[in-house]
Amino acid sequence: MNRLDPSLISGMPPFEGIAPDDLADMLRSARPSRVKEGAAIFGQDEPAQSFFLLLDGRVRVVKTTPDGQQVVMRYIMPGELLGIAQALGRSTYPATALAVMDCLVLVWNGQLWSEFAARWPSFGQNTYKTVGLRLQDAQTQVIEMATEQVERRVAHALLRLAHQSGRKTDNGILIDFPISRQDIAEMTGTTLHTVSRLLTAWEEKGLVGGGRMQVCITDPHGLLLLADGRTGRS
Amino acid sequence: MNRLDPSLISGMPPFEGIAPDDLADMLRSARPSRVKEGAAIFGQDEPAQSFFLLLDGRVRVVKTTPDGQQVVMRYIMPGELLGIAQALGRSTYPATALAVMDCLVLVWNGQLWSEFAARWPSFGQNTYKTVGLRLQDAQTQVIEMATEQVERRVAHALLRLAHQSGRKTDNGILIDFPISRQDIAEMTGTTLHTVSRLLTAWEEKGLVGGGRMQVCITDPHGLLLLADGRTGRS
DNA sequence: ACCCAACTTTGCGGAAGCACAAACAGCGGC
DNA sequence: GCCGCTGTTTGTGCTTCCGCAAAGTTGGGT
Repeated sequence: MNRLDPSLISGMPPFEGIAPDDLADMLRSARPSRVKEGAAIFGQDEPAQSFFLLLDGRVRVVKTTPDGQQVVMRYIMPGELLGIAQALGRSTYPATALAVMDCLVLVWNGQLWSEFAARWPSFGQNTYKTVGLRLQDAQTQVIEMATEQVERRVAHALLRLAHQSGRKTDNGILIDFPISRQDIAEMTGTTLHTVSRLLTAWEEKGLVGGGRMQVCITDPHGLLLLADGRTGRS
Repeated sequence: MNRLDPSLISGMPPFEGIAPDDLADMLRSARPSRVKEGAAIFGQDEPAQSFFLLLDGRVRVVKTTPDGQQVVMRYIMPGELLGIAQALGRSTYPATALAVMDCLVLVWNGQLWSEFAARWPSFGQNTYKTVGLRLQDAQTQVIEMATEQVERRVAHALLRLAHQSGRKTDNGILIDFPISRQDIAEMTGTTLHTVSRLLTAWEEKGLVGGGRMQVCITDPHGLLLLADGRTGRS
């Protein structure tokens, strides 16, 4: 049988405040799984049989509308839970989770969630706190979409990504996983064309750099000014 | 001392599955309060000292951006909790709650929330379920804002309002509380001008009727077709 | 080394909806 | 019954951003 070490997950927010022995207990019912780049961890509207912890890699959570349009709801970083539909009393996944790069996840049977929450209250509380945070995020996004125009929305999205997953380099903060203009467009409710135009314009101003499936923010402060609209119309 | 009868709240979703004696217990620590039309129940960024149950009336939950723009996040109907910031570990209210008409609310001290949740698990679960539902609502709203154009968004908003608070009349489904074009605009991320134009256009098509601070959906089915875009571009 | 697929850039026209502006009702207060 | 406030209608440019189209680029697979 596969032995997993408690130290694997001991530092991670969802498991804050849980004793190593208990962590070992939880790990005994977990199954590690590798997910290839581009593969789905779960799909929208499928029955929610499992919940997951991302150990390594990056996951994109996408919703698809009835007429086929896609919206990127969020990116998941290592240490975050995903597929916690059962925590909210749902029986199907509300979205699709795609591995943006090769990922390592832990998988638990969905029925275990309520068991875990009952046995280790802090686990339940941590989860609900994340749900609360995600609610805030979603509301922030609604407000942005309602009040800001495209340029600022894209700027905000990039800054958020940099904050979540930025790696400092000589040229600035590099967003640490492959991301296309199309992806950015789907995060901000615009088209890849508009995103492309914006990025090239910003590149000329020295705000960002980039390349294929890659974005690097060379002047975070300048971009922040743009995002918060304290910049006179070009 | 003020005696409140358990039957006041016994049918309401947040208190599902709780024994009448326990309801009486909960009510002993509640304080009823009348709120005049237009008055605030709580304000954005104020310390979250209390949570509330709406017994009667309608409440509009509004977020204001740093530059003064407002977005209507949701309308609260009787039987719903509001101001449950503490359930999510927040110390301040994330939005402002305004009485759209004269309201009657119950007020509890915020610290009681965790006590209630601990003592009556189903109360906690019910709350978290609502939080989950609100997260879904918010995500749906994000998707609408990202993918649909104004006309459909407004149509969806009206249908949602009618569903929440519609009263059947001879002329159709009347939205059962005063609401201005400005309010609808702030729900859908547009301007009151555009909303006004849309409503008059729809009135000519016989889809809606209305008046000052009032909207009535005369042809719900037609409006639904419009909302779901199964209507050839005019 | 080549080819192919996926990603990106760029141009041009057009449409949706916003900003600005001004006139018009309905309703409560005095 | 009149006044004024608040909400609504309607008109006219005009900006922003999308849709369509086509060409250019990059990297991976064989």
